[in-house]
Amino acid sequence: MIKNEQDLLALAHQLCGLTIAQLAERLNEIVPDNSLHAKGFVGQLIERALGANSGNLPVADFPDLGVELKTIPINTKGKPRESTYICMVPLKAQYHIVFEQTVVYQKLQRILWIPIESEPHTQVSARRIGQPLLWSPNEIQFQQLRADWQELVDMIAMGELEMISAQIGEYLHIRPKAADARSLTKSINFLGETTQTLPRGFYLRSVLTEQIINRSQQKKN
DNA sequence: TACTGATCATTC
DNA sequence: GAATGATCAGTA
Repeated sequence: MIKNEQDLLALAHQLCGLTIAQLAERLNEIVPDNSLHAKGFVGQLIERALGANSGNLPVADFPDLGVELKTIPINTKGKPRESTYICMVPLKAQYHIVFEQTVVYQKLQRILWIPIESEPHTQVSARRIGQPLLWSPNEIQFQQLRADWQELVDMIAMGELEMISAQIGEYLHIRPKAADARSLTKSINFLGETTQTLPRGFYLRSVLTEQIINRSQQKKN
């Protein structure tokens, strides 16, 4: 059982350098051959290895520590290959929402990043676990994240959800998060009426996650 | 080739 | 359906 951040980070360090095949073998898991059908597999494997057990509840992976676990695919140059999903976007417009009381804020407070070294379409089993990194947003990052969040939430509150594209937001943006483009969830339209729309998620852009990952590399020198 | 919209697996 | 874990892949 993990008691504090130091224990968690130490455990994560023990995974560093392992391939997914090696970690899966330790945990008696079968690695999917096809990466198309393996989305989420690596993240769930790392969760098991580190003892995260908050399931699919909208809370941090380690509730007692307030730490969120994120694997992030990085290429050979150390650049993130994908954006990072954070949580669902509340689509029932509420006025006077406070950033500090939101799920997205809670998840962004403290993140244990586990880089996964891989190129597009490399065998899942061959992907390698990198140096873990505990991160909290610095002042500049925090202000920008809050500004992005405020802009997006304001649009939703104004009933402008359908005008939100993934291009809005410097660090944090909104994209579809669903089984497919036909998925529907309740939302509030511009007249304040309840309607149905595509579920959306908050994602971190790689321009931010690259900063985060590279800062840790600088510390090592 | 990076980005944005779409999609895949699993659990409850 | 709604949340988690994400990556895929067409196009700008």
